[in-house]
Amino acid sequence: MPSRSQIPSRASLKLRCVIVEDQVLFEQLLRLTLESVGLVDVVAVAHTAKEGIAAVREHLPDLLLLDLALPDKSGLTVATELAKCRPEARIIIVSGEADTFQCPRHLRPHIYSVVDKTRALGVVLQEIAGLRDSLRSTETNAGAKGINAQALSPREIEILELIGQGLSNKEIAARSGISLHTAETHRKHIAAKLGVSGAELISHATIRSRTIKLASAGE
Amino acid sequence: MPSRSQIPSRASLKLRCVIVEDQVLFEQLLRLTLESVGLVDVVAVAHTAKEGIAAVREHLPDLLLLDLALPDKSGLTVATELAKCRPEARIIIVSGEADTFQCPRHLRPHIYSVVDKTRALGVVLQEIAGLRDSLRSTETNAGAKGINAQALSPREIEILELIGQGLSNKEIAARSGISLHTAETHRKHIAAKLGVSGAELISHATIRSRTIKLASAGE
DNA sequence: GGGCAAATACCCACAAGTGGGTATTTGCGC
DNA sequence: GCGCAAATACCCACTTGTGGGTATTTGCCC
Repeated sequence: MPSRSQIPSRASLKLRCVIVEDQVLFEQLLRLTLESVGLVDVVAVAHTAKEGIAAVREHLPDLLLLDLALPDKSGLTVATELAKCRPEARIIIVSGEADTFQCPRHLRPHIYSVVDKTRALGVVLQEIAGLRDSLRSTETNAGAKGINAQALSPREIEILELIGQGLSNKEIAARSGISLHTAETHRKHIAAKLGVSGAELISHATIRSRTIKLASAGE
Repeated sequence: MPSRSQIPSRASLKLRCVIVEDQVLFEQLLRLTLESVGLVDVVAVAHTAKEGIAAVREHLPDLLLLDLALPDKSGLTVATELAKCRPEARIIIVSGEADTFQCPRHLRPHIYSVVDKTRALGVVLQEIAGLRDSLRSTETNAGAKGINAQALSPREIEILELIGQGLSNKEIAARSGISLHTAETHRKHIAAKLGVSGAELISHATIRSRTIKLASAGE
């Protein structure tokens, strides 16, 4: 699917993200989950500071997810590089020793937040969502109101939740106290807004609801 | 659908699994991914050795995924406990310092494998799949041939892959050079074998194909 | 060479979702 | 109070998947 990369960074719903993390297993799990949930597009991963700097230079991501403890140099070198070549990007540090982390002054403005690995997934998801929203709002004032094609209404989110549980329109109608017709309409609207079609909608919803459930349970 | 929980441990396709890992974020990511892929049922998680021992005692899992570096005591204490109260269970150690790990002799028989966190996800999935198969084969000789209701044939795995890409039966038929009828039949068989129904099948397949793709790419 | 699972193909009736509409009511903001 | 988005509801024709079958061919194991 090369179509994804056509979308310019700002207009896209997803943040273009680079992950720098020496533990491959952790990196892959994080990547799978973040991409499944649809918050980010992981455009590159790196397992050393050196690779990380190269990746940042090449991809100029919106977001850098950064582990500090890397085998060659400190993760801060990667952060510094991103600050240099794409200063408007933001960094979320995901580290095993986040508690003792002292942020150098010159990086302060570029660091969006610091998350310890002992924190729950929900925290990470929230930070990323928060960052996305803040980037969106500062950059979208030109494009204005047309872009909200993607934002689901509260009711639609409820319905999406039920879809994710594998319920049919009929069951959703019963569960929500609405008519079958309304359930169908909601489903159509949601599919349209998310830019996916029917079958894919179910997968989206399933993954979303699973992840959200686990993530929000642990807060 | 409460039918899932009725299935007893041995006959089930999934290993009952306890995860002991102090980094909550890692634990949650691992859990999400393993459950999504359908290899295991995570029956409990623990973030300290103390919790881990309690969890093992209470749930007597088939599989223990264990990190060695825990904040209170070594993960080996949890391993020892499982060896005591469910000796036929197996342990996979998932650790940041697996390379320097020396396994005490008395635990040898209970440790199925040791995976470093710098290894790829694919390695972990393979180890678990391998363990599942070996447990299955030693325990299923009584039940004999009827049980293979769950094993997908090679062709069915191919089809499942396509389903995971969101293709309709018609598209699958075209892609695989078979008739629409055959595609439908395969889909029915797969759904039956996996014990899920239609809609859920798509989610299963999507998650599976995504994870497998990433996992097998990095080997 | 008999048995068996896998892969193929077909049939039918029914259920469900798709994609295209239209329409009403409610509530918020300017 | 006008405009607008959200939520509700309905219609229709069409496609797709579901669940129940049956049947043939191939190839492997004993």
